[in-house]
Amino acid sequence: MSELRLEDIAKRAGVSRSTVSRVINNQPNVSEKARQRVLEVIKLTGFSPNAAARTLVSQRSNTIGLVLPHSVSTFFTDPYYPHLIKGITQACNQYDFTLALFVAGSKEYQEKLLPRLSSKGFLDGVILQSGHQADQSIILELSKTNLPMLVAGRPLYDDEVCFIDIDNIAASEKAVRHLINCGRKKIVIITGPLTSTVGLDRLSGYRNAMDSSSLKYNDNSIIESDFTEQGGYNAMQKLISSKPDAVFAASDMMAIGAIRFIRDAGLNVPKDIAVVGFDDLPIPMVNELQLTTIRQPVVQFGFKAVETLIELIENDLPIIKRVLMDTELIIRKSCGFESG
Amino acid sequence: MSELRLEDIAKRAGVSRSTVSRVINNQPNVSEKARQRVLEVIKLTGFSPNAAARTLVSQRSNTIGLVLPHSVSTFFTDPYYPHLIKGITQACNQYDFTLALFVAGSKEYQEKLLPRLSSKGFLDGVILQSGHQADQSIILELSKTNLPMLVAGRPLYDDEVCFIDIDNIAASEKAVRHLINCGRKKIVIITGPLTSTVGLDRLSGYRNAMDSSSLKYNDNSIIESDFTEQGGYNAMQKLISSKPDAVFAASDMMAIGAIRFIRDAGLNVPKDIAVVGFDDLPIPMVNELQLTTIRQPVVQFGFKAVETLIELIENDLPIIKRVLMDTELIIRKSCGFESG
DNA sequence: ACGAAATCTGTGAGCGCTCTAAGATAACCA
DNA sequence: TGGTTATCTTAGAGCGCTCACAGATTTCGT
Repeated sequence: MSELRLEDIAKRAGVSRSTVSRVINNQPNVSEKARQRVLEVIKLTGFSPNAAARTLVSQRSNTIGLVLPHSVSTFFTDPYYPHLIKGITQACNQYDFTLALFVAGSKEYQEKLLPRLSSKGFLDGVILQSGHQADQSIILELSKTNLPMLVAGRPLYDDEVCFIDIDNIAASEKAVRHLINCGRKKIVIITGPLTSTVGLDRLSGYRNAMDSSSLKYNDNSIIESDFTEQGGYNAMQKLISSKPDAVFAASDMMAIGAIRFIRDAGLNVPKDIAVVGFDDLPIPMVNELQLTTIRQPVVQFGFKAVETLIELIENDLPIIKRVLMDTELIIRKSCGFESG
Repeated sequence: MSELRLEDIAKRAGVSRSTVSRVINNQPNVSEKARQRVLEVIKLTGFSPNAAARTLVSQRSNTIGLVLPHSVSTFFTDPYYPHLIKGITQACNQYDFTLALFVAGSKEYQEKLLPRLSSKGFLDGVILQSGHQADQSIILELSKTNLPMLVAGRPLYDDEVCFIDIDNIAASEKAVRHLINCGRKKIVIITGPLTSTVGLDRLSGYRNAMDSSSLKYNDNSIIESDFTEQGGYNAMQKLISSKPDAVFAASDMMAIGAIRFIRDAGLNVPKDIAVVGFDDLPIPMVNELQLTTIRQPVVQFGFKAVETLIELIENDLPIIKRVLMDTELIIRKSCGFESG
């Protein structure tokens, strides 16, 4: 069907182009009679207006981009991203936006991406998943284009850019404080990469909690790792010498690895060493191990990111927006907490 | 920057609009001098042409859609999809296409999707991930719009639609035949949902292999399951009564579940029961268990899907294309195969 | 040196829509 | 019934680009 234009519908309905346009866009100043006639013809012909023409004249495409820079190499393994996308698509559906997905598989491709992203008349705005120092340049380049942009995750240098993040500092503070409340004193941490704000912030939270309870920790209490299971295992191996009674892992995968090592070492979780993770993504293991963890509202995060970006788009003058989302401590058994 | 139009670049470079257009589109008939001057101005101003205007006049958006219908409820948990998307985005990058992602979170939203997908001037074509009977209607509706469409996965009724799939029948035939070659005789199968072609085809392959070796099987040799680990566990529980010496699970997750049950039952893999799975996605467990399995080329599959769709797009008259991709048997230990 | 062929450049139309401003019609009150 | 307002409709311009075609310039053979 449809090599149809507005003009054709107009002719068939015996009205003019603009009347049809008004009907399609739900605008007033159309008589009920005309509206009905037009709607009928539209239904009959299965007409739907040309998106490019609309975009051209209205300067709005109702499309937003999600950019996963090269630093996000875990896209293909980490269940975080599908959930993020779930939230984003849900919001797009609700607000009648379309999502364009850009996965920068390599550094070179990332270069090629920029003109495409910033070419007018294609995207109304962009969500850039980041929080890694490697993405500094792409953030900068994109800011220069005046394209509304929201960074999902806190950028390392966050002046002038809008971002949405979960409150990682408060979250890990909450996690560590919980261990303290459970009576643990020698608490160590397995951090994520300290080249990313996620890694840094979760460490800050640990420090805050320890400091405010006057608990001691030193360089041997902190091992940097990489969010993987094996990384957690290896980190725990290093941490064990300081004889901790609790470990806070900055991701569930690392917590799982840590638990594996603790057990391999013949110790008991939580009796000898309490464990708290971070994420609470639906990995079967998390449930099986009864892991106490911080629940990230990933889906809601994606949703809120879109809502925030839309605000940015609809505001004519550029504004700086920062959103921090709360997390929830999910208490299971690995922290050794006994209620009552 | 850039409220810039072609016209402005032309003025600054001292040439006309069309010359600039020619330069941008790498067309001939531009003197080297003019070309250099234009390129310089473009670089200087950071100009990039308006995508909507281009699309409007050229009737090409260089954007394709990936539609995940509601039936794909496992999008958020199955590592298959990220890998599929990887292949798709790689191809999009290579061929200078952009990917628009449509995830139908609900049946109702799926309705709302159709006009958006089929509106002219937005998508050049669509890849619909399917193979489930529930998607029959959306496939039909989309075909009607004349939008080039490729189904990724074999549709249940496949007349008139283009599709790309892996050769599931040949693959599972190969898997089962391998078990036969290993000397197994009482081979049972855990299938996927028989409402999908994946489920049906992998069962067909099993039958083919069994029949051609004149091995017996009956209703008790075949249990329908749902591709999940727990589903595999439950299915194996039912199958155990027929005292099989091998089981072919139509997915790795189910194979893992089956192995868990077999061990719970005090039996040994592969000594008592050999196991072959299907997928070979990089799930840590697959390696740990040394699972013999069929490797799906998921990334290449996504890549090839895009290439095929582009062919469809570039062919003026509609053609029917069918692509079947080969798989590879990955022999590890769970099948009890001893070489030499 | 001059015309023909080859190469380059610019003009104008038009892709299909939205939106403004002006014109037509209907509704209303005195 | 006539004039005024409120409601509806339409014509026209223009969003920023591509492409066909005509016009200008260069190249080349003789």
